Amino acid sequence: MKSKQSPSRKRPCVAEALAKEIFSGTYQPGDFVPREVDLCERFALNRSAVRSDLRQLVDAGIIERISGHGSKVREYPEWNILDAQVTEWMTRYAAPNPGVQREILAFRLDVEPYVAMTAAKHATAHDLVAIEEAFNGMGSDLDDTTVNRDGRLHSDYDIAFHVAIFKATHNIVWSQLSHILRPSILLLIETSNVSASDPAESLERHRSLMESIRARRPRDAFRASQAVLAGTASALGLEIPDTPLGYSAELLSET
Amino acid sequence: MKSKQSPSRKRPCVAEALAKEIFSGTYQPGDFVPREVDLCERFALNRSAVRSDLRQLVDAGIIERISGHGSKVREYPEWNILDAQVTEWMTRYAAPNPGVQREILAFRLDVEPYVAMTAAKHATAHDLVAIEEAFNGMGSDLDDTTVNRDGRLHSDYDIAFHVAIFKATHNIVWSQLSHILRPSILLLIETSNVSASDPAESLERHRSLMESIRARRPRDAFRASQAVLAGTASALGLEIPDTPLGYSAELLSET
DNA sequence: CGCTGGCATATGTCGAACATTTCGACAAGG
DNA sequence: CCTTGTCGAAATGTTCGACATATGCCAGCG
Repeated sequence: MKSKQSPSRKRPCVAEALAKEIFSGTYQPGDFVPREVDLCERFALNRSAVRSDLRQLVDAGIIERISGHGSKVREYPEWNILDAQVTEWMTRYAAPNPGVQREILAFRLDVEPYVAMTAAKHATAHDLVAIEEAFNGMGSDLDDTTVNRDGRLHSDYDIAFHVAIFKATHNIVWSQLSHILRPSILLLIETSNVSASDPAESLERHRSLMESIRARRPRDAFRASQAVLAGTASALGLEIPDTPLGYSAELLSET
Repeated sequence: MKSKQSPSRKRPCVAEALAKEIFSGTYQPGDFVPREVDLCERFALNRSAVRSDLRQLVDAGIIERISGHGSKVREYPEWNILDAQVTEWMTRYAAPNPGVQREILAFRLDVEPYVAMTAAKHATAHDLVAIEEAFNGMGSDLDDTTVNRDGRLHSDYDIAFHVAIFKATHNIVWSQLSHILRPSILLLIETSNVSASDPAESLERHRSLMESIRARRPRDAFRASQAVLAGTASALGLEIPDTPLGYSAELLSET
């Protein structure tokens, strides 16, 4: 017999549990999380395991360990939101503050048309397959239940669609950036109950984007991506303080 | 008396030492790094400390730990190059393969004009101070020795200049992205022995960019940033396979 | 021939002890 | 009264040794 009371579960992840509490506001920037010994007691783990998990939070820039004093939650701007694990937690446990989400959204509105453009230039047959599969998933989901059964399936396909386009750029930076955009994509989808706007219309915009990439027409892809973003954003009555459509619109019109 | 033979040095960082060997090619993707026990012996550390440091490499996506088998170096595309620590190592120990550096450079050429544009819209007085201080550092360095004494000082100011512009966007994503561009900036500066082109001319381009941001003229900042990048790139006879100047040039001309 | 069981190896976890750093309290001294 | 030095409590950092678990290999057996 082990000393652990529950031999079934693999191991409780202290990092995840703590991250959940931090993200939900139980511990805020400046606060100190419980001592290592207390965490050991809470999760029935050894200090080694606890410290190992805590290390992950340190690497993510979420907490700062002060020798002999404790572990302090760092300020939001210091969090490494470009870390895939951090954005994973973001998708699960809401954003720490809405401001971050809005900034990520603004970033998307700025760059995604470019990404679509680059994808149209570099996409291979393999990339197109991935894009098309995601698109078909979105379509079938809509066909099945007119809307979507639980929101999960459709959002998964939607995310896969956008991520596939990022990967089609064949640029490692863009590809990895797709991870951090997942919380934003998910937020948009969940907030704007897709049925709010016309689902078929949204699907048609996505199709147009896909076809532009397939036909290798960068400028069409650029505009199609703008349309997709604008459609989604307006569907939930969302407005970005400034640069509503990124710099692109301005550039296109002024010149 | 301690059990350690060298009480002077703080502690050897296994993660850093291993990263150096991995980045320099001693261990390549697919290879297995030495066992934990061997690493303990090599660095005269305990397994706990070694494992703690190894955890950092895992979080960075550089190695993958297979229980009961060993720690394997992951493929380059799986490395989390958006991690600040990874790019820090990149700047110190050259890139694992030139392809990654070129992709990062391509990314810069694509987005930096945008960043400059956004900075011109959102920069505060505080941001302008940071930009100006970096610029003055570049200038004084050139004035002092006509070129630069060791390349370190000038490159530091150059990096600070670009980073300050990223931060001036007041967008957390752009701000954090500035970290990953540091290796690229450093590479450009070091490769293109600044004296190769006209230093004064390069400085003038930077000044133009700074002034455009100060005057809050986004479109001028956009073009000034393009000029800076083009100047640096052409100075070292560097050519990017496609999209030499990003999508921007194409957009500006066609429309 | 294929499956299965055990064995070796290396990582994963555990527990206790000691070292080091930090902060705060308290007393001596200016 | 304020400053300063020292001590001690508290928490993190490090070390050691042992056991648990997962993986791969190979021999033995049906």
